[in-house]
Amino acid sequence: MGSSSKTLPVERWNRIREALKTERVVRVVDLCRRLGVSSATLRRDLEELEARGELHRVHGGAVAVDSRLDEPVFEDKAEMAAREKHRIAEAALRRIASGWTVYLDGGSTVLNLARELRTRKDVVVVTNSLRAAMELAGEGPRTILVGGELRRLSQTLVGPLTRYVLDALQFDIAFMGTMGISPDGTITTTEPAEAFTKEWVLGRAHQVVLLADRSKYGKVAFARAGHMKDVDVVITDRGLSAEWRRRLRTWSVQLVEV
Amino acid sequence: MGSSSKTLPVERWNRIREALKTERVVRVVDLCRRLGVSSATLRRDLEELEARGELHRVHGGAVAVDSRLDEPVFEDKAEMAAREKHRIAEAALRRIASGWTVYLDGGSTVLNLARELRTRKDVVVVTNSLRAAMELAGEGPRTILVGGELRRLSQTLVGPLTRYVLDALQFDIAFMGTMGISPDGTITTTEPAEAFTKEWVLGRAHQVVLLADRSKYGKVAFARAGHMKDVDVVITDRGLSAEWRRRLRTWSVQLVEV
DNA sequence: GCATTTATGATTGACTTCGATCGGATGTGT
DNA sequence: ACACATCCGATCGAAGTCAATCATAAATGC
Repeated sequence: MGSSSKTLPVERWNRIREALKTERVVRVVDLCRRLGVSSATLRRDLEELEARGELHRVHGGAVAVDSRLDEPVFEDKAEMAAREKHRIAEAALRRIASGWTVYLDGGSTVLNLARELRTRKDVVVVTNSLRAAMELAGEGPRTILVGGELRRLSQTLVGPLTRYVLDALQFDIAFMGTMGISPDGTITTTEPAEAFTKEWVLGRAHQVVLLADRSKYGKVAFARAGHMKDVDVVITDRGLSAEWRRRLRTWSVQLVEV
Repeated sequence: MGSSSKTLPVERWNRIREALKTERVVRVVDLCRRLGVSSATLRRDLEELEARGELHRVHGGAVAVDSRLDEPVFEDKAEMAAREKHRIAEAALRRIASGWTVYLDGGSTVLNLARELRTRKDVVVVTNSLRAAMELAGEGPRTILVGGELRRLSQTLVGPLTRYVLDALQFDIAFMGTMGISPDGTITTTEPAEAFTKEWVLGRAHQVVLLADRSKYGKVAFARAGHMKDVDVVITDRGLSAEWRRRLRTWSVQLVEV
């Protein structure tokens, strides 16, 4: 009625297309309020647009047809965290001198470092991570996998055999990941067997570097994997609180922010 | 009906995909908290995604399906006599008793056996083959990877560290592959380091089973990996000459034709 | 003007999703 | 080999969502 408030269907469709383009996923209830129409109308619209192949309907809403994982929005979000990890990995890479023996722990942050290391043929890599080994399986530096029992969830090698092998090795530098760093400096992870392996590595490396993005500070997981006093360097993305900086100083840990 | 706090299944699925993509492995309990849903819901999601072939469920979580399990040279070889190798693997599987410790050598023939072993949870598998380990990484029996240096071409672990680990282990049965069996009974392979590892395993297994299709008889590769006198059983596809049967008898090797 | 067409909103019963619970299966540690 | 902890899958009730039907209102055609 009147002149201004009434909108044509085609106009509404364009607004739906727009929302779908930027948000990739839309909810019926949401769009109802935003467009000021009833759910029935909106459903009819979505039905129409689906028939034209412009979107795909799902329970509770609709998704863009080309919402493959590699599409912009998701890539942005995933890439955002990935870029942090990438920068941390790059900083880690710069700390490795030629000819060194490098230990790589399991964990997604360290996995990025493994990928970076493919260009460094001048070092020797030792790891208990099957995923890291797979990264380096195609090309890269000499790679040694420690032995041990395969832990399915983490895809790492742990257990007594791992310790037995680690006892025969030592490292110039070890890069470790963690699930959490508690305020008292305890490094924790979810898997006891893995925690034990981590702690054992700490004692066999000349220099220990912990790779931990912001989200790890204050988090506490189940099993103790060592203490920050055994760590020499922490590489973190920016934005660490003054409180945590103070704590790191207390534990004589060098902080590297990227 | 709240406002926008409710999330669509698709959104959650995408977050799961995202986590799986960056972390390769996810835990049910972890994802529950991160996504703010019950374990039941998450299980349903994982079930759904597994049905679509987007991931693989394991006890306690899920792992990404590894699409790049295909190495050019290797896969070609595997494809050549695929059916023969499959039949050989099946025959090999039947020789494994419950509770045994099984060693799997590198090589495409043995890799088929690893695949078959995914259904056998009643044994322990030890291997120096990264590919075999990857085969068993998703589900299967307890798996132990020996340590050692990663040899890129064959994707196996070899070298002094491997021998060091093998010294601490012994096996009820060992399944070995080979590049060739010479008329005088020498088992050969192309890579000395690998040959050395093979020969070392022969001495640590109660029973040695050689998996060798027809094409291996009479072939001679560079490095000696042992002698047929150390082998207890050979599993081969049909069509072995009388001459070779006679030789196998000489070396006291039991011949199994499939 | 009156009937027809089109767009929209409300109602209702069926369906889907979700979370809690429980018995049973699966690993884990001693 | 045993006991213990954890994890799994099935079931059920509650809540949200869907699709179909009917009613209303504006636009169109005669």
